[in-house]
Amino acid sequence: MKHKGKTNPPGRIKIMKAFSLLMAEKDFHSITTAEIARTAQVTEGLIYKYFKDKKDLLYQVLNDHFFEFQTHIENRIANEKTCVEKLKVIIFSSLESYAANRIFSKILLLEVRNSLDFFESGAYEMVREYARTILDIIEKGIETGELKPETDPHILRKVILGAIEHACLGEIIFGRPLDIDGVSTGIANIVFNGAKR
Amino acid sequence: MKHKGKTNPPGRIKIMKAFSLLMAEKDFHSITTAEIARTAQVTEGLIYKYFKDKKDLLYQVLNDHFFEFQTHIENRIANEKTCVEKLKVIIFSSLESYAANRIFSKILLLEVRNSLDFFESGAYEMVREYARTILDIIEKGIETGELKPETDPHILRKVILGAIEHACLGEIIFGRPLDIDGVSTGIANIVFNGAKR
DNA sequence: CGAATAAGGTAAGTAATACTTACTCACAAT
DNA sequence: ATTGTGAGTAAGTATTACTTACCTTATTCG
Repeated sequence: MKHKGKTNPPGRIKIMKAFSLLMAEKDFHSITTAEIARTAQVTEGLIYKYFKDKKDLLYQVLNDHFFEFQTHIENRIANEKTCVEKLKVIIFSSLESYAANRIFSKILLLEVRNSLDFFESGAYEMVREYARTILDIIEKGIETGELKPETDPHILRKVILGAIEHACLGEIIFGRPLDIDGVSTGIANIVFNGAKR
Repeated sequence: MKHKGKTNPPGRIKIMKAFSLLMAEKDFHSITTAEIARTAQVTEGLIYKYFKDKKDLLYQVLNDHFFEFQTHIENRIANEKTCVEKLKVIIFSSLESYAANRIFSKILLLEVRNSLDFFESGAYEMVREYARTILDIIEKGIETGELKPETDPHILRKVILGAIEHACLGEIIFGRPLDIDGVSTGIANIVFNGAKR
C-alpha cells in the first residue's frame, strides 16, 4: 500500500457532520445533496466518493451513533446481577439515550425502517445484536426462575422494545420533554408486575 | 352550484387504487408520479387536480383505510363489558387489522410519521381519537378497581400500543407471518399479569 | 333555448434533484 | 524521474414532483 492505513479524510467527516446537523432540523427526504455539500463546504460530487448514495450516508451516520448507544448500555448491564435489574437498566438507559440523542433516535425510529436495504446494512446488524442481548437476558431470567416460566421471551422482548420506542416518539416528533425516570419505572412496573389487580 | 354534489370522479378513484397497488410492492419514496399515472391510466397532471401533492395522496389513502380499521374495532369493543376484556379486544383486533391490511400498516407505522405535516392531516385526527378511546377505557378500569390504582394510564397505553406496533413490524417489513392469537394473548398476559414471578 | 360555467381530463412544459463522468492536483513510494 | 493513488472539483444528465394553459363535455338557470 502507498498511503498509510489512515483513513477517514476530512471531507468525509465534514459531510457526516453536516448531515447530522441538518437531520436535527428536518427530515431525511427534505435534505438535498446540494444542501449537504454547501453545509459541509465541499462539492456535491465528493459525497458520492465516500457514500454509495444518500441513504448510505444515513446508514453510516446511524452506525456511528448506534455504536455509542450500544457500548454505553452494555457497560451498564454488566454492573447488574439479576435479570429484572438488567432489564430495568435497559429500559432506563434506552430512554435516556434516545432522549439525549435526537438525531440517532429520529434516524433509527423514523427514517430507516421504510427502506428494505437498511436491513442489509451494518447498522441493522447492531440492532440485531442488541435485540439478541435482550433475549438472552430474558431466557436466563426464566431459567433461574426470576420470570414466570410461561413467559414467551420473544413477546416479552417485543413488549419492552415496543414500549420504549413508543414512549420516545412524542419527544422525537414533537420535541416534547420526556420524564425518563417516571416513564421507565412506569414501564417496568407494568411489564414486571402487571396492570391488573 | 351547477353540478350536483356528487363527487369522487373515476379518475380520483383510479389514482388511489393505483397508488395502493404500488404501495404493496415498494416504499412511498420510490413510487414516482409517472408510475402512478401510468398504473392508473390517467395523465400525471390529473393527480394534482385531486391531491395537493404526493403526500396528500398518501394521507387520503391512509384515511380511507383507517376509517375501516376504527369502525371495526369500535364495534367489537362495544360487545365487551369489562375493561380488561375491552383492552384484550383492542390488542387482538389491532393485530388482526394490521396483519390483514399491509398497505394500511405500512403507511401508518412506517411512512407517515417522519413528516410533520401528517400531524396536521385528517388521518392523524383519527389516530388521536383512537388513542383517546383507549385512554378512557384504562381510566375507567382504574376507577372500577379492575386495574391497579397506581397504574399510570398514559404509560399503560404506551406499553399496549408499543407492543402491538412492534409486534407487527416483522410482518410488515419482511412479510413474515404473524401468529395473531399467540401474540395477542402473550401481550395481554404480560401487560395484565406481569412477567415477574 | 342558449350561453355561461364548472367539472373531468390532457399535453407540454419547468425548476430542482440525485447521481455521473471526466478531470485536477498533491505527494508518497519505487 | 515517474508512476499510482487518494482527495477533491466542475460540469454535466436523466428523472422527478409539480404547473400552466388548454380542451371537452354537460348541467343549470335566465
